[in-house]
Amino acid sequence: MIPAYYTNNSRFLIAVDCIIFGFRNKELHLLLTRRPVEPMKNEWSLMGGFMDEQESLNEAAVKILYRYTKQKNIYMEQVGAYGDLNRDSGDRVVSVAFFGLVKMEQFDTSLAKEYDARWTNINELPQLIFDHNKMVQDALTLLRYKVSTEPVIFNFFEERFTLPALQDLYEAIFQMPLDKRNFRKKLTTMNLLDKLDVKEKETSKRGAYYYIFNPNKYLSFLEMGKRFSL
Amino acid sequence: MIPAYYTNNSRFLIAVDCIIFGFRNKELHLLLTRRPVEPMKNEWSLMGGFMDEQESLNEAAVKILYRYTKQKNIYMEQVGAYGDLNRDSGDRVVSVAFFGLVKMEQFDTSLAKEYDARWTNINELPQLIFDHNKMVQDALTLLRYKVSTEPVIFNFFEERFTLPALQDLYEAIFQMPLDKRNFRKKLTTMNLLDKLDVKEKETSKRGAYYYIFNPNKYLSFLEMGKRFSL
DNA sequence: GCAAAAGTGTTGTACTTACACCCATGG
DNA sequence: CCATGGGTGTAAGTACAACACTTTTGC
Repeated sequence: MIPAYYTNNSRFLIAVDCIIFGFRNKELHLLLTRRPVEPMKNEWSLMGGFMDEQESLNEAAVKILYRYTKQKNIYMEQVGAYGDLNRDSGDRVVSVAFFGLVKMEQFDTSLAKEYDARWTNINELPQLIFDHNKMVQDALTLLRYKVSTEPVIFNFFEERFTLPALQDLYEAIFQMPLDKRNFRKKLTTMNLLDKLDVKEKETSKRGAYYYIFNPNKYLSFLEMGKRFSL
Repeated sequence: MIPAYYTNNSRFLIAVDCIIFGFRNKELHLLLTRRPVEPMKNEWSLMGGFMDEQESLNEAAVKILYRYTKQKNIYMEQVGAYGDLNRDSGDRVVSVAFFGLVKMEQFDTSLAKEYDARWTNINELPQLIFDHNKMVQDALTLLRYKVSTEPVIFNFFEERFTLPALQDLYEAIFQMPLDKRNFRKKLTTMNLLDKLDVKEKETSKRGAYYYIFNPNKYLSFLEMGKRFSL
Protein backbone atom coordinates (compact mmCIF):
# COMPACT_ATOMS: atom_id res chain seq x y z
CA MET A 1 0.00 0.00 0.00
CA ILE A 2 1.88 3.01 -1.32
CA PRO A 3 0.98 6.43 0.13
CA ALA A 4 -0.81 8.84 -2.20
CA TYR A 5 2.07 11.25 -1.77
CA TYR A 6 4.08 9.07 -4.11
CA THR A 7 1.52 7.91 -6.64
CA ASN A 8 0.74 11.33 -8.05
CA ASN A 9 4.20 11.84 -9.45
CA SER A 10 5.81 11.05 -12.79
CA ARG A 11 8.02 8.07 -13.30
CA PHE A 12 11.11 7.92 -15.44
CA LEU A 13 13.36 5.52 -17.22
CA ILE A 14 16.70 5.33 -15.48
CA ALA A 15 19.75 4.25 -17.42
CA VAL A 16 23.23 3.44 -16.24
CA ASP A 17 26.12 4.33 -18.53
CA CYS A 18 29.59 3.05 -17.79
CA ILE A 19 32.88 4.66 -18.66
CA ILE A 20 35.10 1.60 -18.73
CA PHE A 21 38.77 2.47 -18.49
CA GLY A 22 41.61 0.17 -19.34
CA PHE A 23 45.35 0.55 -19.75
CA ARG A 24 47.45 -1.03 -22.46
CA ASN A 25 50.45 -0.14 -24.50
CA LYS A 26 51.18 3.03 -22.50
CA GLU A 27 47.76 4.43 -23.37
CA LEU A 28 44.47 4.83 -21.57
CA HIS A 29 41.59 3.16 -23.37
CA LEU A 30 37.83 3.24 -23.20
CA LEU A 31 35.46 0.41 -24.03
CA LEU A 32 32.92 1.63 -26.57
CA THR A 33 30.31 0.06 -28.77
CA ARG A 34 28.20 0.79 -31.78
CA ARG A 35 24.69 1.48 -30.53
CA PRO A 36 22.54 -1.49 -31.57
CA VAL A 37 19.16 0.27 -31.61
CA GLU A 38 17.42 3.34 -32.91
CA PRO A 39 17.72 6.25 -32.47
CA MET A 40 21.39 6.87 -33.21
CA LYS A 41 21.80 3.30 -34.29
CA ASN A 42 25.41 2.40 -35.14
CA GLU A 43 26.78 5.54 -33.56
CA TRP A 44 29.52 5.30 -30.94
CA SER A 45 28.22 4.88 -27.42
CA LEU A 46 29.25 4.08 -23.90
CA MET A 47 28.23 0.75 -22.46
CA GLY A 48 24.85 1.19 -20.87
CA GLY A 49 21.51 -0.27 -19.98
CA PHE A 50 18.37 0.35 -18.01
CA MET A 51 17.93 -0.07 -14.31
CA ASP A 52 15.47 -2.77 -13.28
CA GLU A 53 12.98 -2.62 -10.46
CA GLN A 54 14.59 -5.26 -8.31
CA GLU A 55 18.11 -3.85 -8.36
CA SER A 56 19.79 -0.89 -6.73
CA LEU A 57 21.61 1.72 -8.75
CA ASN A 58 24.95 0.22 -7.81
CA GLU A 59 23.75 -3.26 -8.65
CA ALA A 60 22.65 -1.99 -12.04
CA ALA A 61 26.13 -0.60 -12.62
CA VAL A 62 27.71 -3.88 -11.56
CA LYS A 63 25.37 -5.66 -13.93
CA ILE A 64 26.36 -3.47 -16.88
CA LEU A 65 30.05 -3.75 -16.08
CA TYR A 66 29.80 -7.51 -15.83
CA ARG A 67 27.76 -7.85 -19.00
CA TYR A 68 30.35 -6.11 -21.12
CA THR A 69 33.57 -7.24 -19.46
CA LYS A 70 32.70 -10.52 -17.72
CA GLN A 71 34.78 -9.26 -14.80
CA LYS A 72 33.54 -9.20 -11.20
CA ASN A 73 34.64 -6.93 -8.38
CA ILE A 74 35.44 -4.12 -10.74
CA TYR A 75 36.45 -0.96 -8.95
CA MET A 76 33.83 1.65 -9.79
CA GLU A 77 32.72 5.10 -8.76
CA GLN A 78 29.59 7.02 -9.50
CA VAL A 79 30.29 9.99 -11.73
CA GLY A 80 26.88 11.64 -11.49
CA ALA A 81 23.34 11.84 -12.77
CA TYR A 82 22.50 13.36 -16.13
CA GLY A 83 18.98 14.64 -16.49
CA ASP A 84 18.60 17.15 -19.28
CA LEU A 85 15.22 17.05 -20.95
CA ASN A 86 16.27 15.90 -24.39
CA ARG A 87 19.55 14.25 -23.61
CA ASP A 88 18.25 10.97 -25.04
CA SER A 89 16.46 11.54 -28.31
CA GLY A 90 14.42 8.34 -27.94
CA ASP A 91 12.56 9.08 -24.74
CA ARG A 92 12.98 10.90 -21.46
CA VAL A 93 15.76 9.05 -19.69
CA VAL A 94 17.77 10.05 -16.68
CA SER A 95 21.15 8.41 -16.79
CA VAL A 96 23.59 7.79 -13.98
CA ALA A 97 27.19 7.45 -15.09
CA PHE A 98 29.77 5.24 -13.41
CA PHE A 99 33.35 4.67 -14.27
CA GLY A 100 35.03 1.31 -13.85
CA LEU A 101 38.68 0.31 -13.96
CA VAL A 102 39.22 -3.00 -15.67
CA LYS A 103 42.22 -5.23 -16.02
CA MET A 104 42.77 -5.10 -19.72
CA GLU A 105 45.35 -7.88 -19.65
CA GLN A 106 42.65 -10.42 -18.93
CA PHE A 107 40.03 -8.99 -21.23
CA ASP A 108 37.86 -11.54 -22.96
CA THR A 109 38.08 -10.69 -26.62
CA SER A 110 35.07 -12.82 -27.52
CA LEU A 111 33.04 -10.00 -26.04
CA ALA A 112 34.19 -7.81 -28.84
CA LYS A 113 32.04 -9.81 -31.19
CA GLU A 114 29.07 -10.46 -28.94
CA TYR A 115 28.53 -6.78 -28.12
CA ASP A 116 30.60 -5.08 -30.77
CA ALA A 117 32.76 -3.76 -27.96
CA ARG A 118 36.00 -2.08 -28.91
CA TRP A 119 38.79 -0.52 -26.95
CA THR A 120 39.47 3.00 -28.11
CA ASN A 121 42.49 5.09 -27.28
CA ILE A 122 41.33 7.98 -25.09
CA ASN A 123 43.16 10.38 -27.37
CA GLU A 124 41.25 9.20 -30.40
CA LEU A 125 37.75 9.31 -29.00
CA PRO A 126 35.06 9.62 -31.65
CA GLN A 127 31.96 11.68 -31.17
CA LEU A 128 29.62 9.74 -28.90
CA ILE A 129 25.84 9.76 -28.72
CA PHE A 130 23.81 12.06 -26.50
CA ASP A 131 25.85 13.52 -23.64
CA HIS A 132 28.30 10.64 -23.46
CA ASN A 133 31.30 12.79 -24.30
CA LYS A 134 30.46 14.98 -21.34
CA MET A 135 30.20 11.89 -19.15
CA VAL A 136 33.65 10.78 -20.28
CA GLN A 137 35.07 14.19 -19.51
CA ASP A 138 33.52 14.18 -16.03
CA ALA A 139 34.68 10.61 -15.43
CA LEU A 140 38.21 11.54 -16.38
CA THR A 141 38.17 14.49 -13.99
CA LEU A 142 36.95 12.25 -11.19
CA LEU A 143 39.44 9.53 -12.09
CA ARG A 144 42.28 12.04 -11.87
CA TYR A 145 41.12 13.11 -8.46
CA LYS A 146 40.72 9.54 -7.25
CA VAL A 147 44.06 8.21 -8.43
CA SER A 148 45.90 11.13 -6.87
CA THR A 149 44.23 10.82 -3.47
CA GLU A 150 43.54 7.11 -3.04
CA PRO A 151 45.38 3.96 -4.08
CA VAL A 152 42.92 2.99 -6.79
CA ILE A 153 45.40 3.02 -9.66
CA PHE A 154 46.35 -0.57 -8.92
CA ASN A 155 42.95 -1.73 -10.12
CA PHE A 156 44.21 -1.30 -13.66
CA PHE A 157 46.52 -4.25 -13.14
CA GLU A 158 45.69 -7.86 -12.58
CA GLU A 159 47.96 -8.13 -9.56
CA ARG A 160 51.52 -7.06 -10.19
CA PHE A 161 52.96 -4.20 -12.16
CA THR A 162 56.27 -2.55 -12.88
CA LEU A 163 57.15 0.98 -11.90
CA PRO A 164 57.72 2.08 -15.50
CA ALA A 165 54.24 0.79 -16.36
CA LEU A 166 52.72 2.57 -13.37
CA GLN A 167 54.36 5.79 -14.40
CA ASP A 168 53.19 5.37 -17.98
CA LEU A 169 49.68 4.94 -16.64
CA TYR A 170 49.83 8.13 -14.59
CA GLU A 171 51.18 9.97 -17.58
CA ALA A 172 48.34 8.63 -19.70
CA ILE A 173 45.71 9.65 -17.15
CA PHE A 174 47.08 13.15 -16.61
CA GLN A 175 48.34 13.62 -20.13
CA MET A 176 51.62 14.99 -18.95
CA PRO A 177 55.15 13.66 -18.57
CA LEU A 178 56.41 12.94 -15.06
CA ASP A 179 59.91 12.91 -13.70
CA LYS A 180 60.98 9.31 -13.20
CA ARG A 181 63.02 9.87 -10.07
CA ASN A 182 60.47 12.09 -8.37
CA PHE A 183 57.69 9.66 -9.19
CA ARG A 184 59.59 6.73 -7.71
CA LYS A 185 60.64 8.74 -4.70
CA LYS A 186 57.01 9.47 -3.80
CA LEU A 187 56.15 5.80 -4.09
CA THR A 188 59.07 4.56 -2.05
CA THR A 189 58.47 7.22 0.60
CA MET A 190 54.88 6.08 1.13
CA ASN A 191 56.11 2.50 1.39
CA LEU A 192 52.94 0.78 0.18
CA LEU A 193 54.45 -1.65 -2.29
CA ASP A 194 56.20 -4.98 -2.06
CA LYS A 195 58.96 -5.61 -4.55
CA LEU A 196 58.99 -9.06 -6.08
CA ASP A 197 62.20 -10.65 -7.25
CA VAL A 198 60.64 -11.34 -10.62
CA LYS A 199 61.15 -9.16 -13.62
CA GLU A 200 58.95 -8.28 -16.53
CA LYS A 201 61.06 -8.85 -19.62
CA GLU A 202 58.76 -8.13 -22.54
CA THR A 203 59.23 -4.39 -22.82
CA SER A 204 62.93 -4.15 -22.17
CA LYS A 205 66.04 -6.22 -22.33
CA ARG A 206 67.11 -5.46 -18.83
CA GLY A 207 63.68 -6.10 -17.40
CA ALA A 208 61.78 -4.17 -14.71
CA TYR A 209 60.98 -5.55 -11.29
CA TYR A 210 57.39 -6.40 -10.51
CA TYR A 211 55.70 -4.82 -7.50
CA ILE A 212 52.43 -5.47 -5.75
CA PHE A 213 50.31 -3.17 -3.65
CA ASN A 214 50.24 -4.21 0.00
CA PRO A 215 46.88 -3.35 1.63
CA ASN A 216 48.24 -3.98 5.12
CA LYS A 217 50.96 -1.44 4.60
CA TYR A 218 48.29 0.96 3.45
CA LEU A 219 46.27 0.39 6.60
CA SER A 220 49.14 1.20 8.91
CA PHE A 221 49.99 4.11 6.63
CA LEU A 222 46.49 5.48 7.27
CA GLU A 223 46.73 4.78 10.97
CA MET A 224 49.79 6.98 11.10
CA GLY A 225 47.52 9.81 9.96
CA LYS A 226 49.09 10.01 6.50
CA ARG A 227 47.18 10.18 3.30
CA PHE A 228 47.90 8.85 -0.14
CA SER A 229 49.15 11.39 -2.64
CA LEU A 230 50.54 10.99 -6.12
CA MET B 1 6.53 7.53 -31.38
CA ILE B 2 8.83 5.98 -28.82
CA PRO B 3 10.99 3.02 -29.90
CA ALA B 4 10.12 -0.34 -28.33
CA TYR B 5 13.63 -0.44 -26.91
CA TYR B 6 12.49 2.05 -24.29
CA THR B 7 8.93 1.00 -23.54
CA ASN B 8 9.80 -2.40 -22.12
CA ASN B 9 11.67 -0.98 -19.14
CA SER B 10 10.63 0.02 -15.65
CA ARG B 11 10.04 3.59 -14.66
CA PHE B 12 10.92 5.17 -11.35
CA LEU B 13 10.08 8.08 -9.15
CA ILE B 14 12.97 10.52 -9.07
CA ALA B 15 13.36 12.84 -6.13
CA VAL B 16 15.69 15.75 -5.61
CA ASP B 17 16.99 16.36 -2.10
CA CYS B 18 18.82 19.56 -1.29
CA ILE B 19 21.48 20.10 1.31
CA ILE B 20 21.07 23.80 1.90
CA PHE B 21 24.08 25.34 3.61
CA GLY B 22 24.11 28.70 5.30
CA PHE B 23 26.55 30.57 7.52
CA ARG B 24 25.67 32.60 10.56
CA ASN B 25 27.15 33.32 13.92
CA LYS B 26 30.46 31.60 13.10
CA GLU B 27 28.68 28.33 12.48
CA LEU B 28 27.66 26.37 9.42
CA HIS B 29 23.95 25.64 9.28
CA LEU B 30 21.65 23.38 7.34
CA LEU B 31 18.04 24.05 6.42
CA LEU B 32 15.91 21.14 7.61
CA THR B 33 12.23 20.46 7.95
CA ARG B 34 9.85 18.09 9.66
CA ARG B 35 8.59 15.68 7.03
CA PRO B 36 4.95 16.56 6.34
CA VAL B 37 3.81 13.17 5.05
CA GLU B 38 3.86 9.49 5.87
CA PRO B 39 5.99 7.48 6.13
CA MET B 40 8.38 9.02 8.66
CA LYS B 41 5.98 11.90 9.16
CA ASN B 42 7.37 14.60 11.47
CA GLU B 43 10.89 13.21 11.32
CA TRP B 44 13.76 15.47 10.37
CA SER B 45 14.39 15.64 6.64
CA LEU B 46 16.28 17.49 3.96
CA MET B 47 14.34 19.75 1.66
CA GLY B 48 13.17 17.66 -1.25
CA GLY B 49 10.60 17.01 -3.89
CA PHE B 50 9.87 14.97 -6.97
CA MET B 51 11.12 15.69 -10.42
CA ASP B 52 8.44 16.54 -12.97
CA GLU B 53 8.27 15.43 -16.56
CA GLN B 54 8.77 18.84 -18.09
CA GLU B 55 11.86 19.79 -16.10
CA SER B 56 15.49 18.74 -16.19
CA LEU B 57 17.24 17.42 -13.14
CA ASN B 58 18.95 20.74 -12.60
CA GLU B 59 15.71 22.61 -13.04
CA ALA B 60 14.10 20.39 -10.44
CA ALA B 61 16.89 21.26 -8.04
CA VAL B 62 16.49 24.96 -8.76
CA LYS B 63 12.78 24.56 -8.15
CA ILE B 64 13.30 22.93 -4.77
CA LEU B 65 15.91 25.46 -3.74
CA TYR B 66 13.64 28.32 -4.72
CA ARG B 67 10.60 26.84 -3.03
CA TYR B 68 12.28 26.65 0.34
CA THR B 69 14.50 29.73 0.24
CA LYS B 70 12.83 32.08 -2.23
CA GLN B 71 16.31 32.82 -3.52
CA LYS B 72 17.26 32.65 -7.20
CA ASN B 73 20.67 32.01 -8.70
CA ILE B 74 21.73 29.88 -5.79
CA TYR B 75 25.11 28.31 -6.29
CA MET B 76 24.58 24.57 -6.38
CA GLU B 77 26.40 21.36 -7.20
CA GLN B 78 25.18 17.86 -7.73
CA VAL B 79 26.31 15.54 -4.97
CA GLY B 80 25.19 12.28 -6.51
CA ALA B 81 22.40 9.80 -7.08
CA TYR B 82 21.15 7.51 -4.33
CA GLY B 83 19.47 4.37 -5.50
CA ASP B 84 19.37 1.68 -2.84
CA LEU B 85 16.34 -0.54 -3.05
CA ASN B 86 14.67 0.41 0.20
CA ARG B 87 16.17 3.78 0.84
CA ASP B 88 12.70 5.35 0.87
CA SER B 89 10.31 3.26 2.91
CA GLY B 90 7.29 4.64 1.06
CA ASP B 91 8.07 3.50 -2.46
CA ARG B 92 11.02 2.88 -4.76
CA VAL B 93 12.54 6.30 -5.27
CA VAL B 94 15.89 7.23 -6.71
CA SER B 95 17.03 10.51 -5.28
CA VAL B 96 19.59 12.92 -6.63
CA ALA B 97 21.17 15.14 -4.00
CA PHE B 98 22.34 18.70 -4.59
CA PHE B 99 23.91 21.12 -2.24
CA GLY B 100 23.20 24.83 -2.37
CA LEU B 101 24.92 27.78 -0.71
CA VAL B 102 22.47 30.41 0.43
CA LYS B 103 22.91 33.87 1.79
CA MET B 104 21.56 33.46 5.27
CA GLU B 105 21.60 37.20 5.94
CA GLN B 106 18.72 37.72 3.58
CA PHE B 107 16.76 34.65 4.53
CA ASP B 108 13.02 35.07 4.52
CA THR B 109 11.89 33.89 7.93
CA SER B 110 8.26 33.64 6.89
CA LEU B 111 9.35 30.45 5.14
CA ALA B 112 10.02 28.95 8.50
CA LYS B 113 6.31 28.83 9.13
CA GLU B 114 5.10 27.95 5.65
CA TYR B 115 7.32 24.89 5.36
CA ASP B 116 8.39 24.32 8.92
CA ALA B 117 11.93 25.05 7.77
CA ARG B 118 14.56 25.50 10.43
CA TRP B 119 18.23 26.25 10.37
CA THR B 120 20.20 23.70 12.28
CA ASN B 121 23.79 23.99 13.39
CA ILE B 122 25.81 21.42 11.47
CA ASN B 123 27.32 20.21 14.73
CA GLU B 124 23.94 19.48 16.20
CA LEU B 125 22.41 17.55 13.34
CA PRO B 126 19.60 15.25 14.37
CA GLN B 127 19.03 11.88 12.83
CA LEU B 128 17.47 12.39 9.42
CA ILE B 129 15.12 10.17 7.46
CA PHE B 130 16.25 7.54 4.99
CA ASP B 131 19.80 8.09 3.77
CA HIS B 132 19.77 11.84 4.28
CA ASN B 133 22.58 11.79 6.82
CA LYS B 134 24.76 10.08 4.25
CA MET B 135 23.80 12.74 1.71
CA VAL B 136 24.82 15.46 4.14
CA GLN B 137 28.15 13.77 4.74
CA ASP B 138 28.80 13.45 1.03
CA ALA B 139 27.72 17.04 0.45
CA LEU B 140 30.10 18.25 3.12
CA THR B 141 32.96 16.33 1.56
CA LEU B 142 32.19 17.84 -1.82
CA LEU B 143 31.75 21.31 -0.33
CA ARG B 144 35.19 21.07 1.28
CA TYR B 145 36.72 20.11 -2.01
CA LYS B 146 34.92 22.87 -3.88
CA VAL B 147 35.72 25.72 -1.50
CA SER B 148 39.37 24.78 -1.44
CA THR B 149 39.77 24.62 -5.22
CA GLU B 150 37.32 27.19 -6.56
CA PRO B 151 36.15 30.59 -5.34
CA VAL B 152 32.68 29.43 -4.37
CA ILE B 153 32.93 30.37 -0.71
CA PHE B 154 31.76 33.88 -1.53
CA ASN B 155 28.30 32.57 -2.32
CA PHE B 156 27.66 32.37 1.40
CA PHE B 157 27.67 36.17 1.55
CA GLU B 158 25.26 38.60 0.03
CA GLU B 159 28.00 40.67 -1.55
CA ARG B 160 30.62 41.85 0.90
CA PHE B 161 32.32 40.13 3.79
CA THR B 162 35.09 40.69 6.26
CA LEU B 163 38.22 38.60 6.48
CA PRO B 164 37.49 37.45 10.04
CA ALA B 165 34.06 36.25 8.90
CA LEU B 166 35.58 34.47 5.89
CA GLN B 167 38.05 32.73 8.15
CA ASP B 168 35.32 31.74 10.59
CA LEU B 169 33.44 30.23 7.67
CA TYR B 170 36.42 28.18 6.54
CA GLU B 171 36.95 27.01 10.08
CA ALA B 172 33.30 26.00 10.32
CA ILE B 173 33.44 24.09 7.04
CA PHE B 174 36.65 22.24 7.84
CA GLN B 175 36.05 22.01 11.56
CA MET B 176 39.56 23.09 12.36
CA PRO B 177 41.24 26.30 13.46
CA LEU B 178 43.30 28.23 10.94
CA ASP B 179 46.19 30.58 11.47
CA LYS B 180 45.00 34.13 10.90
CA ARG B 181 48.15 35.45 9.28
CA ASN B 182 48.64 32.48 7.00
CA PHE B 183 45.02 32.58 5.94
CA ARG B 184 45.22 36.25 5.05
CA LYS B 185 48.54 35.80 3.32
CA LYS B 186 47.07 33.23 0.95
CA LEU B 187 44.18 35.54 0.13
CA THR B 188 46.32 38.60 -0.46
CA THR B 189 48.79 36.59 -2.54
CA MET B 190 46.04 35.46 -4.92
CA ASN B 191 44.83 39.05 -5.18
CA LEU B 192 41.21 38.31 -5.97
CA LEU B 193 39.54 40.69 -3.55
CA ASP B 194 38.80 44.39 -3.50
CA LYS B 195 39.01 46.10 -0.15
CA LEU B 196 36.24 48.57 0.56
CA ASP B 197 36.81 51.54 2.81
CA VAL B 198 33.75 50.58 4.83
CA LYS B 199 33.95 48.65 8.04
CA GLU B 200 31.65 46.16 9.68
CA LYS B 201 31.19 47.35 13.23
CA GLU B 202 28.74 44.94 14.78
CA THR B 203 31.11 42.26 15.92
CA SER B 204 33.98 44.41 17.15
CA LYS B 205 34.69 47.91 18.37
CA ARG B 206 37.52 48.50 16.00
CA GLY B 207 35.61 47.13 13.04
CA ALA B 208 36.82 44.93 10.18
CA TYR B 209 37.10 46.11 6.60
CA TYR B 210 34.67 44.76 4.07
CA TYR B 211 35.96 43.03 0.97
CA ILE B 212 34.31 41.89 -2.21
CA PHE B 213 35.32 39.18 -4.62
CA ASN B 214 36.40 40.59 -7.97
CA PRO B 215 35.53 38.21 -10.83
CA ASN B 216 37.72 40.10 -13.29
CA LYS B 217 40.74 39.64 -11.10
CA TYR B 218 39.87 35.96 -10.95
CA LEU B 219 39.75 35.76 -14.73
CA SER B 220 43.20 37.23 -15.20
CA PHE B 221 44.37 35.05 -12.31
CA LEU B 222 43.23 32.01 -14.31
CA GLU B 223 44.76 33.33 -17.49
CA MET B 224 48.10 33.43 -15.74
CA GLY B 225 47.76 29.67 -15.37
CA LYS B 226 47.22 29.86 -11.62
CA ARG B 227 44.53 28.06 -9.74
CA PHE B 228 42.55 28.93 -6.67
CA SER B 229 43.68 27.25 -3.49
CA LEU B 230 42.69 27.78 0.10
C1' DG C 1 79.40 -3.24 -28.86
C1' DC C 2 75.47 -0.72 -29.04
C1' DA C 3 70.73 0.53 -28.59
C1' DA C 4 67.02 0.76 -25.35
C1' DA C 5 64.93 0.90 -21.19
C1' DA C 6 65.79 0.48 -15.84
C1' DG C 7 67.46 2.26 -11.99
C1' DT C 8 69.48 5.64 -8.65
C1' DG C 9 70.65 11.12 -5.16
C1' DT C 10 71.44 15.76 -4.60
C1' DT C 11 70.57 20.56 -4.58
C1' DG C 12 68.00 24.87 -5.03
C1' DT C 13 63.49 26.83 -4.75
C1' DA C 14 58.90 27.53 -3.39
C1' DC C 15 55.55 26.72 -0.25
C1' DT C 16 53.83 25.85 4.39
C1' DT C 17 53.88 26.35 9.11
C1' DA C 18 54.63 28.39 13.54
C1' DC C 19 54.62 32.27 16.16
C1' DA C 20 53.72 37.55 19.15
C1' DC C 21 52.83 42.09 19.32
C1' DC C 22 50.53 46.62 18.42
C1' DC C 23 46.15 48.99 16.94
C1' DA C 24 41.56 50.94 17.18
C1' DT C 25 37.48 51.71 19.58
C1' DG C 26 33.21 51.42 22.57
C1' DG C 27 31.94 51.18 26.89
C1' DC D 1 41.69 52.84 30.73
C1' DC D 2 40.79 48.44 29.55
C1' DA D 3 38.73 44.58 27.22
C1' DT D 4 37.86 42.88 22.67
C1' DG D 5 38.70 41.64 18.30
C1' DG D 6 41.56 43.46 13.92
C1' DG D 7 45.57 43.72 11.73
C1' DT D 8 50.58 42.79 10.45
C1' DG D 9 56.04 40.04 9.16
C1' DT D 10 59.70 36.78 9.71
C1' DA D 11 62.21 32.64 10.18
C1' DA D 12 62.48 27.59 10.13
C1' DG D 13 61.11 23.46 8.10
C1' DT D 14 59.14 20.79 4.60
C1' DA D 15 57.79 19.44 0.11
C1' DC D 16 58.54 19.88 -4.80
C1' DA D 17 61.11 20.38 -9.08
C1' DA D 18 65.04 20.03 -11.84
C1' DC D 19 68.63 17.43 -13.32
C1' DA D 20 72.61 13.15 -15.59
C1' DC D 21 74.83 9.19 -15.40
C1' DT D 22 75.44 4.02 -14.78
C1' DT D 23 73.48 -0.68 -15.38
C1' DT D 24 71.68 -4.58 -17.82
C1' DT D 25 71.00 -7.37 -21.70
C1' DG D 26 69.15 -8.94 -26.31
C1' DC D 27 70.39 -8.46 -30.70
